[in-house]
Amino acid sequence: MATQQTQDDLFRKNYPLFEDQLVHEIEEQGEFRTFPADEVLMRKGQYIRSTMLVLNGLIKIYREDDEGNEFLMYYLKPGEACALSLVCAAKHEASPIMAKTVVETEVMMVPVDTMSEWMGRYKSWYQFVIETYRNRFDELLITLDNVAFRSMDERLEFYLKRAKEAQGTTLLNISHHEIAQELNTSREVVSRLLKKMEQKGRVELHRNAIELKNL
Amino acid sequence: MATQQTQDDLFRKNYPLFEDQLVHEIEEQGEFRTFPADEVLMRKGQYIRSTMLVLNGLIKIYREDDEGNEFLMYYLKPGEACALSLVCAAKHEASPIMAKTVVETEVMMVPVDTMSEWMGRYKSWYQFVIETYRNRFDELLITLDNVAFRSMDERLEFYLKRAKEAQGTTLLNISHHEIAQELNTSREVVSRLLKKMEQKGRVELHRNAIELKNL
DNA sequence: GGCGGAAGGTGATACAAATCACACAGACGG
DNA sequence: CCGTCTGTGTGATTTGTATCACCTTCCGCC
Repeated sequence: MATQQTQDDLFRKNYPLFEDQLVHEIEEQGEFRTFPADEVLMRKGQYIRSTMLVLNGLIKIYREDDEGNEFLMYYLKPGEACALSLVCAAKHEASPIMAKTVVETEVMMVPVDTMSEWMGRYKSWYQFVIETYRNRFDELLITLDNVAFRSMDERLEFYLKRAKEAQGTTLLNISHHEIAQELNTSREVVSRLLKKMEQKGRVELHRNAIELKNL
Repeated sequence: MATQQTQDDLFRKNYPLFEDQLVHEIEEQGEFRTFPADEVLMRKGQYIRSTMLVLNGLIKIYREDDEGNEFLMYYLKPGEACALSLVCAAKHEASPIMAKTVVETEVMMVPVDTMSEWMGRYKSWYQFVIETYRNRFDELLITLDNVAFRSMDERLEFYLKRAKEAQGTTLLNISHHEIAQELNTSREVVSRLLKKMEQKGRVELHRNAIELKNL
């Protein structure tokens, strides 16, 4: 758990556009929390009473259907918030998504009611909300493109690139099984496609790890 | 072209929450336009300088990729606006979508700069913008679900239901070819699936028309 | 050090959908 | 009334992916 001082630093570093007064309010009203890696923060069907502002770490946002299928929509990085929690919170609807930490992650939880009040009071807050919608919308469109237009090998490649970019490393510690789930396909298909990529020299495969070469 | 009076009525009917002052400004600054059916309003790659508020008629929003594939994302009905034009306009990015009228459609074109100014001045305007993002986000998620999790027969059925709901009729004047494009599949597949649905008594097929029965 | 479980490899088969090929029917203009 | 064009129906074939079956390897743990 960060001290009061480093917490404040973290906040200002990741949300530099927020007014001082707003930062104070967030720190006052919000709840600072740390989650370990691979923790599910929110399940499909849950009701949302607060939104998370990411301070540190990395979160994956999944879409789930009723039969337990899932796939990765996008990552949430420090300085970002989940547009969906803004959507659902305001509509008092159940969450249509699942969120899971990739690594240990620090977030600030902000209650919904407080947030909507800030919309009127802080210009920087509503600009942030609008910006969040925009960025998530863009990301969602890209995800949609991939699912709609691309074949599995292209989608896998995009998946790896995005993972590399989000995690900031070319060594991904992830199993074929998990990739398969996040692309909504089967483990065998992922294994075979990765094998082909390895033969082309684009990746190197290890147990529980994939090293990206020419991507 | 509507007279000044009916234009104002149209506006207030479809956007009842806007303040009087805002309505006046929109009518002053905006450009009222009428488009015939099947007109392309915006192409992928174009830069956007204004947003459309739909007053009357119906618009389809498509996603296109570089190879000319396309698919239907959602409909825009009177009282709605395209979230994407809000996104792109603000970012000065090229449009990632294509918009086409379904029937004769009346819209109010509002310049981007004016819009962002209203964000600060009119509470009802920014609530409208936020609401627009929310609704489009929700719709996009549903579309994504269909593409990701459902098979073509389920997707076709959903497509027909949505068309019925948007157009307010059970008699759809549309060719198999067009449906195929909007689902990003081939005409033959659509024809075969429709034939099966007809055998089950769920639709009745005519030339250039599909009559929905038990949907 | 052997055992069990998770991760990964690989062939065989099944199936939905895409593609190719062609026939036919209704609309419409000359 | 004929030719052409667009829309539709349908068989045959191919392709990408999913599924099933089974095996090997690696790792931690009792």
